[in-house]
Amino acid sequence: MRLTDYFLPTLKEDPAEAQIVSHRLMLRAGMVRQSAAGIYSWLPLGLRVLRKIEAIVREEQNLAGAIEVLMPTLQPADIWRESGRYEDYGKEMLRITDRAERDLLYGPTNEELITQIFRDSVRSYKELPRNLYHIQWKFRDEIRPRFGVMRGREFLMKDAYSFDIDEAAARVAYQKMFIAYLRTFARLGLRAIPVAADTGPIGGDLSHEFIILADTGESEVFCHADLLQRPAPAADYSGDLAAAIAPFTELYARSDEKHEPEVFEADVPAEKRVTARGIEVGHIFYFGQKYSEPMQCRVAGPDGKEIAVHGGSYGIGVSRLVGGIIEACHDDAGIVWPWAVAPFQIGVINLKPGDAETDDLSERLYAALTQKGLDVLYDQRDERAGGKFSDMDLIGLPWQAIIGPRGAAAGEIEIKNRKNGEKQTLDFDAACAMLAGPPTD
RNA sequence: CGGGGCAUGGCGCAGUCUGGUAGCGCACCUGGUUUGGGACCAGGGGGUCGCAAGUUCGAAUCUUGCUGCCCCGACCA
Repeated sequence: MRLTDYFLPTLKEDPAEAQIVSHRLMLRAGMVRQSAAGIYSWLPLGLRVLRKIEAIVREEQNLAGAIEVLMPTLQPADIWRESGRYEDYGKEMLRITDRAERDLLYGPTNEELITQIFRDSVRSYKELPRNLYHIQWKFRDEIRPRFGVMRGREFLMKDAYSFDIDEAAARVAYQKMFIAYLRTFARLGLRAIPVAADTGPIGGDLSHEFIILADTGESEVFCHADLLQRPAPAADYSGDLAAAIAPFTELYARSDEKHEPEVFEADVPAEKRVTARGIEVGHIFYFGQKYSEPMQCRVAGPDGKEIAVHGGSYGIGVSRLVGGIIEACHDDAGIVWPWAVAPFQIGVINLKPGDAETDDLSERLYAALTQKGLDVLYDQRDERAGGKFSDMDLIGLPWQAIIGPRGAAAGEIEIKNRKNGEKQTLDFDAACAMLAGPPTD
């Protein structure tokens, strides 16, 4: 993409309304614009990141055997009356009336809707297990939206819903999602810690929040240091699932609300105790027959008797992750994108548009990299060098390829690693090879 | 929802206390000089001062009401 043909409204100064670093950087980097409190428009650069995260989430869900659907943002109130949550949900639920005075709502979540779909279509235990997910916008009318897209009212979320014949089977569905989540966050370039979460009225050990570490995170996490080193499990969903997740559940890991200092000190040696701040980016839990009972979602079991199915739900805050990744990956100059979610992997900076040799080398590099299927942003604007460097640092592409008249005359390209700032000068072929993959370190 | 703050050109702000023809920096447009980390000179465009009512000869400024946004707290992917 040529920057001269793109839409990238960067800001030199910090907008007054943004306090938290990710919010400031998203506004300055031209990723989003606020429309109302907690409601954002996604500009091209931000949308690219959102889509990349979404794609990784989708791939890992599919690998784990979940099946994608797409439910609407607006739902009829009736099914929420069936589950009893229409009254319970309170003012967080945005309620809407259509022209025929029918009660609708902008969905804050989709348990009722998916349960309705499932119960109307599935009659036998032979069609279980199933896990259906979608990636859709939700709305929760938060009392106080803040932190940009991290605590918005409208947000993009992946939510999956599992259907099983009994608790033992539901546990398997839960473990699959547990693994998928570990893999998803690792691929996004994040360290996510699963912490035991409140299971509410159901009880049991089947609820975890996934927290990514960031200094500006909202919640405090207490965990064993070794948790931070463990690699995500392989995508082997027919193997021993319990064994695959054991490394992540056997060590102490709790958020501040469930933290017990005595247990922490007893279970974790002093040098292994980690206290950090984090952002909740995923939540999985088993809720049993909470919705299937009141909503009559039943299937015939092997003995012919009808059983209300056992359900679980599994959320990932896709739009929140955009902010969360920035919280975890930035420096004083701007964003530092992980390779997997960078809106473009490489920024080519032509320092002297109009100079024949500089133009020629820049164009050739841009064409060669694009040919390889890489996402390249080519800055050939007639701007000062300083402005281009600052913008490129701000938007945080992993590699910068800088081409000026002196280097161009010698056929040389300067490569800058955005993360550690290291620069090296390479010839054309070596530069192409280097830029084709993520920077090391 | 309780407490606090803000609203003046695209962005950041001054002016409000003490009423008198709306200003600064950046950005933008034109011309020129510049050109490896956010240049310089000259000229120029753009604002019913959040909305409404009131006080006054006169309101960005005083009064009342409303709306929007931000921050702190209790709640959430």
